[in-house]
Amino acid sequence: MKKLPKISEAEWRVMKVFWQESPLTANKVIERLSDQADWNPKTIRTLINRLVQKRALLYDKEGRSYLYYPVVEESACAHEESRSFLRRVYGGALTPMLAAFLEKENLSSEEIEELKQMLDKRRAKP
Amino acid sequence: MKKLPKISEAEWRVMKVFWQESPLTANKVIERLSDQADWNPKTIRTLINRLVQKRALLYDKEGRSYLYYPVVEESACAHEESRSFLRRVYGGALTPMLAAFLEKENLSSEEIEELKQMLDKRRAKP
DNA sequence: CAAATTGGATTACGTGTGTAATAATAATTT
DNA sequence: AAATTATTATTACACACGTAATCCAATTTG
Repeated sequence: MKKLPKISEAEWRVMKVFWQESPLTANKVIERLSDQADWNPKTIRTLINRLVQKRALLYDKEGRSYLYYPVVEESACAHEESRSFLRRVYGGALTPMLAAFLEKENLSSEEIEELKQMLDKRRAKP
Repeated sequence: MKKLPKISEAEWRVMKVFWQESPLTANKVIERLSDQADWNPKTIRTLINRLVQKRALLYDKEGRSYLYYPVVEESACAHEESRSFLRRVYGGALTPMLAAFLEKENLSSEEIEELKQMLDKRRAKP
């Protein structure tokens, strides 16, 4: 599998836009982010450029401007981040994290049910 | 509750030593880390100093050297990191993370059982 | 066509991080 | 007491990140 670039916090917000919809021009991204983040358009362009350098995005020339699109999958990046986070904080295992979460958070009964059902389905697999 | 300092990846490894055992001299920490990490002792001292500056550690003078101990709780730091991670990557919710994890990881049946039991216990609570 | 605008490229700048090296000071040894 | 050693304190340095500003070339406008 492809080696994934390391995506920073601010860059994640930009990537999420592309994962929702792509390709997009820089201006479109700026537009999509205008209500979510209080960023100067220049800042967003910088982030896009860095993501291109990291090879998280590619672009095609479309007239005078570029159309950018992601070249890494969100699920793969998310999973990588999960593993890195779990290793750093919980020694790599999921169980202690869930334990801590159940301890500290007030998860709704619905959420608990949903989690349980996911586990049930999974257990049925090979 | 106290405001938690932001602890970097390398600093986490140092804090974990203190959370296992404290107080410790710098030399003891270096010793404890000597097999885990391939760090120059100077590096570890730098990390300890930064953690003191961030007020994650405090020290008492013990003769010629210092005895350091943590002043933030591991569970609190871990939970803070969890929330930050989930927000960045999974929009803040635990469920999508577990879903992704079940999809990508091959969790053992034991682990699945453990997770289910934790959820069951939790559901019985309030 | 000249001027203004727009989009991309380059540069900026303070702070954090990984990874130490060097300097200063206190303690121990000769 | 002087030299050596052990600890802490200060400084270093490159690269990542957040957050832009400036420069440059192409396009649109007056």
